[in-house]
Amino acid sequence: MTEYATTRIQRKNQALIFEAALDVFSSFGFRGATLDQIASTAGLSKPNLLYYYPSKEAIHSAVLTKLLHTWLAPLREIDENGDPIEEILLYVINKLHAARDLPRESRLFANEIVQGAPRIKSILETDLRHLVEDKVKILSKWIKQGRLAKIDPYHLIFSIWSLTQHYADFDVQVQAVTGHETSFDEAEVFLNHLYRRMLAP
Amino acid sequence: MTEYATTRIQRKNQALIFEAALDVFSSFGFRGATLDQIASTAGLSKPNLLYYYPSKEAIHSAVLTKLLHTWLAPLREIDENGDPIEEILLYVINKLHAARDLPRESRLFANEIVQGAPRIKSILETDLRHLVEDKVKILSKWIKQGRLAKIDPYHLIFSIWSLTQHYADFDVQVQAVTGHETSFDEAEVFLNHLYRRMLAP
DNA sequence: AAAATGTTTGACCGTTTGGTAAAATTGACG
DNA sequence: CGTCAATTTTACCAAACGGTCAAACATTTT
Repeated sequence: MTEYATTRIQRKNQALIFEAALDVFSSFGFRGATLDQIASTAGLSKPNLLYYYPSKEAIHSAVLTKLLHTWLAPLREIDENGDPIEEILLYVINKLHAARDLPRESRLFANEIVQGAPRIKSILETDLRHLVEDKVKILSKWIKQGRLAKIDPYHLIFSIWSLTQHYADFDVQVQAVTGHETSFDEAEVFLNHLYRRMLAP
Repeated sequence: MTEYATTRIQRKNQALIFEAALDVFSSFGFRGATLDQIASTAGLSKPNLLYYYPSKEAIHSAVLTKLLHTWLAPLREIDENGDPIEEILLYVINKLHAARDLPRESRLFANEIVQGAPRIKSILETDLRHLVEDKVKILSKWIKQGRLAKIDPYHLIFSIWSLTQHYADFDVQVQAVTGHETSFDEAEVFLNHLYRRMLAP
């Protein structure tokens, strides 16, 4: 740990810790998670955990920052030169698949944001805000060109976030109400209908 | 406390505790909230808190069960004999106003559900499920009559929950991205457009 | 005003929490 | 194989946690 290179053991344990931290933080939030829980999930002792990260905050911060990039990737892919409705629908479906395949990541951010995002607020106000501004410009242009219905582009993006992440963040509720495992195929059909109808000029 | 009647002081303090508990639990979730925090927010000492409620669990449970009824009220109002699209839009707007006026209630449930709803799962599986089943029947009938677009009624209800509560639960994110206070008027215009377009037969 | 009941408090308890220190162990490498 | 660095463990700490108790204080009732 005193040198810059990472050893075989370091890589293995950091991966274990990362997985465990994602598991525990996404299930219980920052304050609800405990180091003992993360340590035992990772199969390590607590002091061993703290050999790799200086504090609970540091683990949480490492997980959040590493995943933020992955989490925002689908939005980056909206292409100015593509067909407006198909580009947006691709984004919707990508986000829905992310909710299905990466529910822990979704809940990690949901937990953080619903409690006021004390640890990532500054990133939301800079990186995320700039990215959204970028995409809003594209959407606005499409609307002005008459290729999309006249809607508020910010709220369009919010709607995609909420409708897709709902299936990850509130999955317990969805399952409790329907009585069976969440059908992402049904959700896809529904969202396809919704956005095609709403976005048509 | 030994008799069934409630005194003036009991009513006052129970109201103080309720407000404080709603504040703290909705901000930090169950495990993140502390009795000291609730007590000091209520302006009481911790032992005094525990004079009125036997435990932290009991306070949380009291707040949740008391608010669940309020929280589900708008859904109950969907009227079989009204106009389908107007009935649904009324529900959407009522939920949006609830997100604006009762964000603590929204976040209280969001916190609970995103962490697996360990304390209200059984209610979701019975009361909420039955209520939704009821309304789904009405929606299905409307669809069969050709008065609504052919969509999955369960996902329609989920969409309303997620789109409206998003403005309460993820308000920090909305504000971080837009750079200003959340405009519920803009949201109302957007949702009005969305649901009219989507629901038209 | 006295008695009985209802309310509040300070002092305390055992457990869990995030985190530390130093010794013991393991691994890398000439 | 020996040495040095990297890793892991044992034992521990102070603070925060949920909760208890008995005494003190208020209020209502008679």
